[in-house]
Amino acid sequence: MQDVAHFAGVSPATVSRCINQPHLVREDRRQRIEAAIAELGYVPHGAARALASKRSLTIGALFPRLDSLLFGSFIAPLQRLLQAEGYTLVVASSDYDDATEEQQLAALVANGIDGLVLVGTSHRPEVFELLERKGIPFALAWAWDEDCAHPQIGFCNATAAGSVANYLLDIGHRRIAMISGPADGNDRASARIEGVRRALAARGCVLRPEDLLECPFDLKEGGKAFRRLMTRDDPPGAVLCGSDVFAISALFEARRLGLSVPEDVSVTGFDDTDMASCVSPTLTTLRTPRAEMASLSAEYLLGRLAGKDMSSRQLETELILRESSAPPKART
Amino acid sequence: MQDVAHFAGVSPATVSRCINQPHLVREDRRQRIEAAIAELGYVPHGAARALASKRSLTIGALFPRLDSLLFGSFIAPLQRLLQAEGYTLVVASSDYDDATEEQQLAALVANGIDGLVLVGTSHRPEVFELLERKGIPFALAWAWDEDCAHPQIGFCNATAAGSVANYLLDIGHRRIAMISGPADGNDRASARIEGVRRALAARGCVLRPEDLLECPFDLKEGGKAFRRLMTRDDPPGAVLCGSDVFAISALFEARRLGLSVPEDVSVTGFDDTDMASCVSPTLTTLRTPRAEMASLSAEYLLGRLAGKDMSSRQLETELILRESSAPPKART
DNA sequence: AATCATTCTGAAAGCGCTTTCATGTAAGCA
DNA sequence: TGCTTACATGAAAGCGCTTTCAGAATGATT
Repeated sequence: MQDVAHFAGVSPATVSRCINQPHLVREDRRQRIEAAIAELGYVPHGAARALASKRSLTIGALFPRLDSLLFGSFIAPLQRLLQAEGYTLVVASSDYDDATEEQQLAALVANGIDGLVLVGTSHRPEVFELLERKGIPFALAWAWDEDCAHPQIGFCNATAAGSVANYLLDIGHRRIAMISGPADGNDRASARIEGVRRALAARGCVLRPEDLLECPFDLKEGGKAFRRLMTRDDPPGAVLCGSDVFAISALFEARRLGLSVPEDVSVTGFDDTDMASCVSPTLTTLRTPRAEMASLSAEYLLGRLAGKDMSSRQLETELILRESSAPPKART
Repeated sequence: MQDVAHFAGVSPATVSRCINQPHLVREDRRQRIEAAIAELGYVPHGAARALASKRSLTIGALFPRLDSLLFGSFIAPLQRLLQAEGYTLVVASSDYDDATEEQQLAALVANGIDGLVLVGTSHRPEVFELLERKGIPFALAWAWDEDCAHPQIGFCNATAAGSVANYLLDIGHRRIAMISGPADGNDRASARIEGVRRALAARGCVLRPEDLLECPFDLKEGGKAFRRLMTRDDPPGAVLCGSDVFAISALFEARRLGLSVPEDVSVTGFDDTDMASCVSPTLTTLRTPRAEMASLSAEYLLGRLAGKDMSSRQLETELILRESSAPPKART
């Protein structure tokens, strides 16, 4: 910056202003400075800026995992939006582990994030304490829980999953099984299970314990779970999956088992990932508003950083009917 | 840090040493300081550290896209390895656009990365200039080009794609079509095409212009391309896909077209993503060593940052034979 | 032309840490 | 015991920038 200032014949202070608040710098000087920056290939030193200004222009996103199909449809638009406002997005993952999450958060805070997107409502109290102590605004995406006092940008997982269950009930299914992600410590997964359970109960059905399989978010595991469900003496007529990943692997496994979907068994997904409309049969699934969550999360954080009061946002989900679900076969 | 120092009854210098080079601090004090850090919930200020030490403990990864199936299998292990050494990984994406890449690189450099992973060999000269001027070590992953003077951690895309073509030729195919990603400005895609072309030529076959389709890396587009190939009067007997994404969408599209794979047409993928072994039929594909590239890239950068001389690494790929390929049907 | 309001600019302090450097203190040896 | 050597510590200088603050330049108004 010294170099640039010297080259342009101004003081470092003016160069700084030219970069951060160009309207405060007279037109002719601004041009000289910009030319100098281009000429010298000057790239500002982010750490020094952050130290001096107490803003890093960096937003963090702390996700359970980075390698899921959901990543792109949330992170990519989030990144795009933040970048347009001059912010950089830094992502980290907790691997569905509380201790890792806390540690990664510390790393993010140490790196000086100005704001943070977390997923879901269940986090260690230390997480919220640190964020509040440091005055870092944050939003909980993917979640909507009336009892949660923190800002949320999401949808009600219980209602959403319940709506899938209701649909299956509506078309005549009574025996519905569910493949869920590990519910322990995962508020989204457990809310979805709860939503299904309640929807079934409201119609006089139950989610039998042996019909609820929890397995890691993994194609292989999803396939195995589906196989376990369908190779029993008394297989369910519909399998409601807590994630498109499970549903897709179920479709493949069904093919291997010689089962037709939806004739022999209905399969539904959750999220409406790109794959859902591409597989054959196409997948009945519940669309979660990921791009919208990304844009509202960005809006929320940028608003907070601009000093505005911002509020939580509840979003709607949509049931997408496709080929993988149908009324049950008539009893033989 | 002042607080911590005061609380522990030592100087800030000692606290700093305790964090960065604990062996220089006497045992009893170290414990007092660590207790103080825990008690006060102190999180070091990364920007200040970076400014003072000229190291940010941050490594950047600049990828064409973040939402691909490949993301997890490279980025996740890379992140894990770097984190184990105290480094944070920052990812950015160029959207397959040179200008965006340059801009994202500037942002990464401004944010103070200590090292960088890029993908492929073809980048604007400004990219390399900036990195060299700033003395930032970098590695080009996914690439192996004898003519490229920059450090590479990858495999030969031409050879790899050629080996798929050779396999198809070996089992009797003569008419091989290819679905590739956009080759323009993408050295991996164009090398793969070239590899296939050469392999065919070596056996007296040609890749007909109308049999080479370039389309965006997208499930929908891949399906369309496959449909276009197969609904012609004279469809190919094998479709060699430049990415598992294309191959998977081809499998689905085949099903919609009423074609059986591999009986009516062989389909091969590229990368061996998780999906490849999960789809039905399972996918014959070329395994790219993503985890290994991640670990060698980390090793390379950490070595360079430790002042060591490091060299490029060429990795092997492996052809994975599965159900989606078979000898061509006898001519009717 | 003189005054005042307004717009711009530069000097300088300091953001929170690391890292020399000089000093002090303990251990090792004759 | 006196000397050297190794180790441990604190004071203080800065890392490259932003931002106050005071003052200079410009423009508007009488």
